[in-house]
Amino acid sequence: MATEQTVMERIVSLCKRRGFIFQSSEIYGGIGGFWDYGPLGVELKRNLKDAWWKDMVTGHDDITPPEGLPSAYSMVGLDCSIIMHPDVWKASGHFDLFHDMLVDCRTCKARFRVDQLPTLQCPEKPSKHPGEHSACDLTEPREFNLMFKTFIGALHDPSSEAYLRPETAQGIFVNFKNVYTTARVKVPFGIAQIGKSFRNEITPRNFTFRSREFEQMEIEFFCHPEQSPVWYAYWRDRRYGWYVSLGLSSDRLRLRDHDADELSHYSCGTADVEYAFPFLSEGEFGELEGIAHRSDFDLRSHSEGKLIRDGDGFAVERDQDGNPRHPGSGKDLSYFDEATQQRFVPHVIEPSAGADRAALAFLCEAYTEDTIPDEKGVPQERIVLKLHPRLAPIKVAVFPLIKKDGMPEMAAEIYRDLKQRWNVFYDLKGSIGRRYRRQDESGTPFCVTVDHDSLNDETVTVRDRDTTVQTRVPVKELASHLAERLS
RNA sequence: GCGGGAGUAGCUCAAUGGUAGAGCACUGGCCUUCCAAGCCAGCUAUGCGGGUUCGAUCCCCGUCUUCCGCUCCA
Repeated sequence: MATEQTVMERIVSLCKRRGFIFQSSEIYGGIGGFWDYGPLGVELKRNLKDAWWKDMVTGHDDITPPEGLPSAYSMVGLDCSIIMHPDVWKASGHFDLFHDMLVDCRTCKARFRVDQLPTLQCPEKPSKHPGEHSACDLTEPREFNLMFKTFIGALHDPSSEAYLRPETAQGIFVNFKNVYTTARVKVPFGIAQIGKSFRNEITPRNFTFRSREFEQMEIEFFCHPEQSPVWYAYWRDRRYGWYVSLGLSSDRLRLRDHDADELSHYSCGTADVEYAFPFLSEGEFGELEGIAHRSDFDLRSHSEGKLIRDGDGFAVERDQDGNPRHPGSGKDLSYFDEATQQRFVPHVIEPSAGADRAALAFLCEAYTEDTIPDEKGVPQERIVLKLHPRLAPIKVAVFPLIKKDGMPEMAAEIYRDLKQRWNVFYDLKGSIGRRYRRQDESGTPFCVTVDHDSLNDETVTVRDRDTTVQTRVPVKELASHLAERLS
């Protein structure tokens, strides 16, 4: 029963076939929610992260104010540990939100929090609580924890429990003071971090979109409370523009502001950069990045203790004895502005991106099936990844037209020369057309071919991936020619 | 977590209660002055575990993975 493959299935198949993405532990039957990046995939993802780091951190101009904004700002980086003090996750709110005792009803398929049972209604008999109706068939309470638990030290007892971070952000907040007291930065400034995070997703699904181990690219941007709205708007637009600049320019990308009832417990404003992935239904979008206005929630939580919403602001959550439910560090995380002689707790704008989701979106966007004429002029189908040159795993492929008459030697020399600047691939096997098509599937922007003319006049052809148009270029000018077209 | 479908070669598929086949890909060779060409040769598979059976890839049970829907979702 041959059913037509969906676009997504063809993309997944290409990812496997060409070595972009493999299922983790595949030879043992696979493991749900975990994925490996193959030789091409690792280059793609690395290029993506490098582009982000360069555009956000090392390439950032610390001395020129962005147009229309109150000041210039600094950007610095951080790389913190995946396992942190367990109290970090209590103060941040993750412990409470990610950790529940739940029961399922086998009859009505509903799921309930054990601590809320006395206040909840049975879906089938609203006059009773779940479990009290005769048809109810509840499971035993089960621990439900979205954080990966582990143990510090070889002795496994409750006092040694710790968690793999569910987000990289908290490592930035707890290092806020370290950074601003050592890096000579003044508010406003941002701290960037790229790293792995872990969540025990209930339903890992849709290829790498919802994975249990994933990589985040996060910025925590600290600013004066009164300036936070303009900075929020700035980051929101800038981050959207970043995806556009790398090729997600189609109508499949959008920037969407959250409704008030959609906001997370900490947020007083959030926008998502979303992409219409092929695995979603028509009109649906999946989140690539969230840009959140987190106010002073995080710094205050790590100072005073876990906060809860209190009117328009936040207050420390307290137990029945009046003590903080989850105490913070007790350290003062406020900032003193020398220029204005003002002390305040900075507000935070958080652009939080998923590296794996971005890589997947760029792959989906780049995946193209078109037709090009063969040697007889008959249109032939081909698959081509139209990746932005910055993201392409291989920048240039070098071929001898045929593997004799000195062409391989000349091509190899060109390869060795270009290799010093870019990731360049050399291939002399098979027909030239087949080699072009192979590179099309890998997303290589340019193929350089040494032919018979090359041997006489020291020129080569440069073939464009997207148009298949060939340009004859002197070998002497090849590197600068490619540099210009790759930028 | 629930319900349903699926799992055979790198990919896409076929077949069968009696030991698995194709196309493409891949490797080597010949040939070839530019878009998956031709010829020759070669490599590669029944997710895992158990059961029924003389014999299981096929039937049954379990499990894992995956897809769809629901549920859930910082």
